[in-house]
Amino acid sequence: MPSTLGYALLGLLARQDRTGYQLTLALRAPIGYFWTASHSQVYPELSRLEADGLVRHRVIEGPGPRDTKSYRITPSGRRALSAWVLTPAPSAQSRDEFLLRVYSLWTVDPHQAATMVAGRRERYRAALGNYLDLERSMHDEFGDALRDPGNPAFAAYATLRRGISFERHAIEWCDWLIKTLAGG
Amino acid sequence: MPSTLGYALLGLLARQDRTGYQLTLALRAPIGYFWTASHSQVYPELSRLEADGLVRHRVIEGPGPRDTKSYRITPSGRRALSAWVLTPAPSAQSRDEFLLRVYSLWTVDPHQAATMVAGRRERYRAALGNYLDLERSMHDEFGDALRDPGNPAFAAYATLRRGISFERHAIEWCDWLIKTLAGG
DNA sequence: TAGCACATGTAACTCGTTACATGATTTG
DNA sequence: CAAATCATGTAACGAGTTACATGTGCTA
Repeated sequence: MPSTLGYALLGLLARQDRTGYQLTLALRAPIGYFWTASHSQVYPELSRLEADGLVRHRVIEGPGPRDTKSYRITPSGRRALSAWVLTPAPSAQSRDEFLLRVYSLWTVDPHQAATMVAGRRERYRAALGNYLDLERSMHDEFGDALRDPGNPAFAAYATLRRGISFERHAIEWCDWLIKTLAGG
Repeated sequence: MPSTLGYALLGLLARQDRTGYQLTLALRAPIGYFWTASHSQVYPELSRLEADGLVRHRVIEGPGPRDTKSYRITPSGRRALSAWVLTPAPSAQSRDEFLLRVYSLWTVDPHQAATMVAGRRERYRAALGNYLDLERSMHDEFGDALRDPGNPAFAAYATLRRGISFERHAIEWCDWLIKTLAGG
């Protein structure tokens, strides 16, 4: 049974073949919006998936010190992925260092607190802008396919919509907090 | 320099003295809504905080195999907490196993997918109900103090409002997703 | 009387990050 | 010519979870 990271990799390989390096890049964006991993985790996990018969690779001779390996999901891997998708996810124990700071915000000067929150708001705003750009390009590229439940683009679009909603309402909440800190 | 968990504990002790056990309970709720830890982490971390002079304890003789220790934050601990609050939080790398499943939702039957999403929606709805109850009781208990930036209840209320918004919009998104999966 | 709440601690293990290591090709 | 990108791997470390361990008092 693969780890969560294993299923993340299978989810990428179900769309197209990729090298470990390409998987690592995908784990920054778009997967990185809801699951992260560094390359040092990816290579051992690919070995484990291959040992379990869920992926296999073919070697492409490369110029560097090691060969490039292109990974492909097997029918068995595809079945394991679909079965996992329908299992209930453990309740996401959120770990938000920013909210932890907010919990102790009463211990600092309200004006400095407002400045700190405004900094965070800007981060949310930048992420939202990024997501909205992505949404526009997805609409242009895929059109009606975004409403087809069997299309990979639909699933990616669904996660994107969740991200857009998240950032938008985080910004609204920051605005409320800044206003309240200012006494009104 | 304390770990993030250390600051979570300081944030609780800045409000009132607590034992390791009481801190563990608080790390389920309300801190657990944005930061979790088990008791096996709490006790070593308290030792570290004490070694750094940020908390100290007094022993209350108890009936069990070990004494009960009541921890109090020191002036130095309080300063460390306030300084940390104003430092920028690292961008919350969200880890949401549910969204990871959604990314591969195109590989399964849309009807089964909708059932899975509906199950998740119910979880969000239950959490929202819980938060709304909490909001009502905070309004009853604290009233206008919830608008006073220097009051600990204000900071707790701010995090609660973020939680309420999060669950509410997660539900809205589930409704959109279920509708889209049904072809509508 | 069995189980739960109270109360604290250690040990083993897993997961994840950062740093170490190597080396060709492309770009500024 | 220096830095970034491509490309793969290991090692050391830290953070976090689960299991082990102990023992009292209360309640169903």
